Amino acid sequence: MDVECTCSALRMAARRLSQSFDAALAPEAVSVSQYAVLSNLAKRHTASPPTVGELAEALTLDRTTLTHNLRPLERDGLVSLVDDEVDRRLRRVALTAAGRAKRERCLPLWREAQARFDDRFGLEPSRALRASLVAIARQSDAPPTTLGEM
Amino acid sequence: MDVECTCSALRMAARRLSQSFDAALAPEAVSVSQYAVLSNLAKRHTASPPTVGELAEALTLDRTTLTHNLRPLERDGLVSLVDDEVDRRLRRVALTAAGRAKRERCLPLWREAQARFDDRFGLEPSRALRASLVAIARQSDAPPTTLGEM
DNA sequence: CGCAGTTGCGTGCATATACACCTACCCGAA
DNA sequence: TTCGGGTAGGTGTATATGCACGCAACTGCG
Repeated sequence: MDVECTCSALRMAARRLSQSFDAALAPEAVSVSQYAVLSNLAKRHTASPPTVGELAEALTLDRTTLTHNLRPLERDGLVSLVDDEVDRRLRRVALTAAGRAKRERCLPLWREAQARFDDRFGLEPSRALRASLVAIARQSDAPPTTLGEM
Repeated sequence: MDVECTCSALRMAARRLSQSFDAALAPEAVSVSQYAVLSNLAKRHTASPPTVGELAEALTLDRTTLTHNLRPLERDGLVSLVDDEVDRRLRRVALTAAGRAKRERCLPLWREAQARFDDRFGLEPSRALRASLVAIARQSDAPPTTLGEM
């Protein structure tokens, strides 16, 4: 049975690879979804942490999905939501010291999972695949506003 | 910010494309996940419908995930779980007449979503991407049983 | 200043996903 | 025939995902 639906194929591959990465990160009790949040925050070195909306956009996540996903991370003290002083609508997502340490401990585990995949799939094909996937993720599906032609 | 984690990139792309396909299938109130089940079942023309385990394997889904996912489909009368006469542990997942009809109505909606993606991504690159994704999905991540060496 | 429209977020709900664990059932060996 | 191991499934729980909706805060215009 061959899969002709690109979306279903994407979901299948994502499920399979997620299980592999989740298993790799299991010793630190962090999911690949949570690792993506910690990692994105850790890589930033800007003055103020990103707002919920900014972080969601960076992760190609629905804003409300991120809100939900932040719950366990906040409960475990890995991130902290701080109110913006100027615009009180904004909530900024800050990595705590524990969160930064957790990410450091996850890093070698992630590297191993990534290396295992690259070994099988090939380094160059892996790079190319990643580029394609990012292109798909970044592509705004909204019809070019349609109104832009006025 | 570039994404260096292949797994995260996969998940991001899956999320984005799923939203696009879900929107396309929305008129029939079917998610891309549900469409995959209906479609897989519809494409079979074997005497007896697949067992839960067989279907899960075909969809690269955890068996228990499929059990959960079948709930709404069964509730809506699109599939039906029938006990196997010979081996009473088995439950076979059968497409109902309503399920088959629903899938027929979804088909043009799916085709449109797929065509929209192929237009943007290119037909040949799309085919190649799908092949890569299926390869990732099919690849059993389990270390060759490790016990096989005894 | 005051209000209307916009913006940023959270909540409630439904589905999606998988692990740990349990039960029922089959099958082969004693 | 019985019993122990292996197999097929379901349940409970936790996270993941996003839509519809609502609220609070900002912003610009009169």
